[in-house]
Amino acid sequence: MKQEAKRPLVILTGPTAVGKSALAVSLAKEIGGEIISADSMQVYRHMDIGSAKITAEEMAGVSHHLIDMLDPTEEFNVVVFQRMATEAMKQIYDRGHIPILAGGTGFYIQAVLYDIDFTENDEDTALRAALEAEAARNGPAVLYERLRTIDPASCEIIHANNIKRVIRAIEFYEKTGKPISEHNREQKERVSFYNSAYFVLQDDRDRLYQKIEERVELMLSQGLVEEVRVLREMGCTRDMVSMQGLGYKEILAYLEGEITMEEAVYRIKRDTRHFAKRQMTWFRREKEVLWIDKRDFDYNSQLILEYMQEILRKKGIILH
RNA sequence: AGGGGCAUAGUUCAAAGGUAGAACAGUGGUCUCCAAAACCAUCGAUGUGGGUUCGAUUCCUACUGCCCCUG
Repeated sequence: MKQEAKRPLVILTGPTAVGKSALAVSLAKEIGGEIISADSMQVYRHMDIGSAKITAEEMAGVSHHLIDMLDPTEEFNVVVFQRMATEAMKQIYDRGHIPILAGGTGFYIQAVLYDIDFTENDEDTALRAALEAEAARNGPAVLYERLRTIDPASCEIIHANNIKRVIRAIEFYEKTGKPISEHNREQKERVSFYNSAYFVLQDDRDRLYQKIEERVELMLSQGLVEEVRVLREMGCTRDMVSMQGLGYKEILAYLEGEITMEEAVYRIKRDTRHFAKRQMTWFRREKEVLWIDKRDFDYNSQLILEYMQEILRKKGIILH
């Protein structure tokens, strides 16, 4: 079958704070894998505490990619991620190893797994800024009506208030002369050309929220405020992609005297819970995911590892 | 203990003698170039017992709980 021609790819994801990183390292050791971080914040240097970045010791000798690749002042988005991840995978295959995509950004995982085509048009920063200004001035409805004239199908899908996506749809049309709804329909047809196993780690909701709470407290005691203070002195501002990260935007608002520390902590915890919830919604929708509920394994990571390997064997991703 | 005040959704607050609103939380969802972002939808309440009234969550009353003052 063509199955043999497909390259192996292991995905390990799940909501934030569920315990992905440690499990990924254990799995990598078992199967001779290298880890590619699918995380929009850990790519940035100098952002260690707030991004819960894995430490050198925790890596335990396993190669990690896409960590500490950019300065916080640099742009990062799906397209950049896709390019960097694909490049890293090529190297990993050359070494005869198995890539393990580990991280919580479902959109990024999708971009790699299905090799979504973003390339036929480039982002147009000037146009985006102009449209954003227009929306701010005249309200979102004006942009929405404009979209209706060029791409009514997108109006069926995108809500008028979702300015970001309305702008993207208009931009796409302006750049390519084609409605984005059509492009997206084509991209949805895509079949992955990897022989993949898409693991989603899961846990009891209350327990997860509890761990988020604890993790935020830990970050604070580890010096999150100081980390953000340094970033601010380096010239990081809130409009940067890196500074939209959970923990960063709130502490920045605190340092600028906008909110109290108490409020900042409250928001970090709340928004992290919201984030975890959205992640789960995303994975539920993703097809062919293999759920791993920690409760079903009595929180025994050895059992989880054995289960994952059994699946990888069945899929022919590992031999033994 | 005496005097006063307050009891409305998980929380903070509205309103009203005739269908009890909101924000936040919670829950579900959308997502194909800002995705740790942006956006949508939805569940949910008048402390307990009497009385007045056609009708009380609202007025009266007792109880319970909380807060303040005095001692």
